[in-house]
Amino acid sequence: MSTASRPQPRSEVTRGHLLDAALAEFAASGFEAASTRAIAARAGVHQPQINYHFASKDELWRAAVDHLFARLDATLAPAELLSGRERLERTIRLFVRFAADHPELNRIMMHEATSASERLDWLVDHHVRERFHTMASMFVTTAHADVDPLVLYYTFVGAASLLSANAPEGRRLTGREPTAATVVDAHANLLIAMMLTPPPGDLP
Amino acid sequence: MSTASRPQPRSEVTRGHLLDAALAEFAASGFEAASTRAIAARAGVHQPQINYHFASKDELWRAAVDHLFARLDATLAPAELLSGRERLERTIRLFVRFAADHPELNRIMMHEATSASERLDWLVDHHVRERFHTMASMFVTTAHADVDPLVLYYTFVGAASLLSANAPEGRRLTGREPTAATVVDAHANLLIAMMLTPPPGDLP
DNA sequence: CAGAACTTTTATCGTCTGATAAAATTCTTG
DNA sequence: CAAGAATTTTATCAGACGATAAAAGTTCTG
Repeated sequence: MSTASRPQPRSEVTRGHLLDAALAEFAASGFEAASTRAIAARAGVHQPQINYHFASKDELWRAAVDHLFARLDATLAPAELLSGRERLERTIRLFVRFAADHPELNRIMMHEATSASERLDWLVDHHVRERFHTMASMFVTTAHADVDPLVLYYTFVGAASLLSANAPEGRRLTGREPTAATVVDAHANLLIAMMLTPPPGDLP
Repeated sequence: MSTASRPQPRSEVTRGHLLDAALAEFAASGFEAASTRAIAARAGVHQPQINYHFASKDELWRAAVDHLFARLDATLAPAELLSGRERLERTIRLFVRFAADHPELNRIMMHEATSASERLDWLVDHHVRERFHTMASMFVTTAHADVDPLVLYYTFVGAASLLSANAPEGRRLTGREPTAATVVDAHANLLIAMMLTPPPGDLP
């Protein structure tokens, strides 16, 4: 009687298009200002498709963010095989490159982190807290034993993120391309020098 | 016949309330997502007052941003009497303190800098370009002669801004207050050490 | 204190938003 | 190839948006 029929392949296709489009729109405009119609148009599908494939705009946002953080984790994985200064240097280089290749990540983080919300709580609990402890302990044990981990983490993430997250500003400002390979390499080199050089004098 | 009558004092009062409320809302939500009704409610006035005192939501935004950058300029002015490392150190300390006291500035910059727009063009032309050249030349002449100014500028601004701009995230993450005086001082000290220490080896 | 100028308040406009229901289509499978 | 499930399309809802017009209220000035 009941013929089975599981989810069809085309479902995964439009789901994927919607995730990519959602990342682009949420990164450019922020959650509230990004409209489901603009996301659907960018994905090349009709607007109600969003509510067919995702329960709500919020769930689309979470799925898109999960998707992007999964890529970040995959990118950083090779560095976890190393230790000490080697690991830190490799992590910085991979992170800076990822930020340039996927500016959506830090743009979405910045849009959300400017005011308290359920989305921010979800972000911190699911994708930030563990990363914070890992990164902070790397800095503390490698070169900055006496610096507040909270300060270290945001100083590094800010220093590593803004160039690519604010790339449209940098383009308008200089006419150059902030995500160009030569710029990214210079950026990573500067960050490595900064984060691996201990402060001149220790506390008295 | 025509009795004169200039703008009344109460006009300046509500204008000021609207500017403060606009900064808070634009910083928390971004331009599009911040509603004129929310701004008016925060200012304690009715929504059409916005269009009485400002030609449009855009003009309110520009007036609020001008207001805030004027405060930044006034804050940084004392450092301009100095030169060399002293000037750089003083500028960093004043900038970090200002960012903590007025997180709206870097939040608004981050909301706008993530996608090209007329507002971003206006921001760069009116408030960023000159600052970029001043700051970059300070870094280049003081400790980083061989580093790309574009990289230097965004690395510093990012390192100096994110801790306060993303304070809601930092609070959720650590339960601490990222704008506390002790944290701000530690942050400024770290930035000064980083920006005033030349990279270990020069280019071959 | 009267009248004109300034400011605030109320009511309302057309447009866009996220979401839903139902019809139409496409795909899968027996 | 026919039946049924999965997906897409069309049409539409109630609510929020920025802005405007007109009425009401307030302040200043002669």
